[in-house]
This record gives sequence, structure tokens and C-alpha cells, in this order.
Amino acid sequence: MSNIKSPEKEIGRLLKIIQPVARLKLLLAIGHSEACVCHLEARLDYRQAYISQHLMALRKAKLLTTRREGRYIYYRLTKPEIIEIIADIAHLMDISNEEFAVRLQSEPLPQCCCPHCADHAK
Amino acid sequence: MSNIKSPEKEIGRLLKIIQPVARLKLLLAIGHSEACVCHLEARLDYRQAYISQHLMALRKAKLLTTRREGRYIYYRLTKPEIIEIIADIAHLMDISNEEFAVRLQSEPLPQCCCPHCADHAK
DNA sequence: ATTTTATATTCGACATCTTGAATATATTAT
DNA sequence: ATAATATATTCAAGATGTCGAATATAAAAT
Repeated sequence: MSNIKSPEKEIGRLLKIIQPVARLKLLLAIGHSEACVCHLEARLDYRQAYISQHLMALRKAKLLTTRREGRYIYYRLTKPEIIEIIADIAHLMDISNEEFAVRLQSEPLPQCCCPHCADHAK
Repeated sequence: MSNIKSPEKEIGRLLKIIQPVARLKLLLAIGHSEACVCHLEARLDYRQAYISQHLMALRKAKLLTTRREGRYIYYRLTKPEIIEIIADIAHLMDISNEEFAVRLQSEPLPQCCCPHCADHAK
């Protein structure tokens, strides 16, 4: 019943999926590169299970794709344009570009164990 | 406690406010012009009280402003750029420009009683 | 003054979502 | 095989939000 999906319904679905603060942080932290769970853990200071849950929700909504490399699983945005959209919203809310940019930068983290971060550490 | 509002928190707040289908429809139906409740009622086929409720929520979030003219109250977007952002999201979801544009057009409606619509009726 | 028309508000039920806690799976190293 | 590490899943509690029904307010017309 009512499978007629209106544009508004689709848009609403997306907004609902990305709305929780933790998910916005995850999306921005992944940004235009890729990140493993432990990296996001180090970056955002959330518990691992918590991060995984949200990543799963975003993945189910086709917003994220995964790539396994050994025991690490790297997450990447399916549609990186979403970052620009979130940036536009931030702009609409008078959040400065600088303040927003901080959320995006994806430098290697000493606390993170993944090869990506290890490479840069040496 | 925790009044430190992170960008993500602010963005999340906005997304939550506009996410319900009815609110998205209202925002688009108002679009770049202004509209009274009865106009939105005629346009969207929702009950009056239902529309009012959502308009109040959007207004409380400073997304709408009102102007009274006689017994009619006209609603207008505080930040019209929000339409473009919603359009971008629609685009991201592969909703065609045409399909989206339909939601925006604000022609006078015969079922609507307001002066705006009456003017054009003659 | 009373009625009519346009819009707002209150209240509650129901559904849904987020989050925490505990635990499971899967890959690599020993 | 077993241990260790990285990630995923399940379950439930609590919070929150949407929507319907009924009703209230406010301006204009009579």
C-alpha cells in the first residue's frame, strides 16, 4: 500500500537517516577519503559498538560502501556530494567555513591502529 | 549542561525539523513566494489544524515568518536558500528536476479563498 | 452583538529512534 | 588450535516525535 514514493518521502527518508549528531559526525569524518572503524573511534571518541551501529544504518541506506583490507574495513561515502550539501546547511545556519572545515580534515591519528595512520606515523 | 552547540548538533536540529513529509511539502509549496494556510490546505489536501501544527513547528525553528493581512496570515520562508538545498538533496536522490519543480510551482488555486488566488481568478 | 471564517492550541496515543549493554563474528597472529 | 584484534549484531529501555481529535482564538461581516 502506498508504494508511490513522493519526492518528499524520499528526501525525508534521507534527512532522517543522516540527522542524528553521531551520523553527521561520521559522515564528515569520513569526508572525501575513507576511514576504518578504529579511526573513527579515535577521531570521534565514541565507543566502537556505537559507531558500528550508526555505520550500519548509513550503509543500509546506501550512503556508505565498505572495502575490506585484512582485518580492517574501510568506509567510504557512496555519494560524496552529500558533504557539500551538509556544508550548505551549515552555511545556512551561520556556521563559519572554518568551524565546518575542522570536521572534515582527515589527518592520520596516532591513536588509530590502521595501516593508513601507521604509514604516516613513521 | 552541554550548551556547547557543535555544528553537527545545529545541523541535526534543522534536519529534524524539516524532515517530516508534511513539512517538506509545506516548505516547497510556500517556495519563494508566500502562502496562507487556506492556500496550503487547498494545495496539499491536509486538514487545516494539521497544517497549522506543522507551520508552528517551522516557525518556532525560525524557518518561517508571518504577515497578517485582514483575516489571512501569510507565511514566507525566512531563508529561501533552503529550497535550493532541498533541491540538491532531491538531485542527489535521482529525483528529476521536472518532478521536483512541480512541487514548487505556486499558481493560484480556485479552491483557495485568499485574495491572492481571487485576484487571479477573475 | 453575534455569526462566520481563518487560524492556532492542547492533549494524548501510538509509533519510532536512539542509545547502552552485552555478546557474537571474522580475520590475523601465535 | 587458541588468543587477540577489529567489527557487527541483538535486545530492550527510555525518550521523542508525529498525528488525530477536539477545541480555542481572532478578525471580519452581518
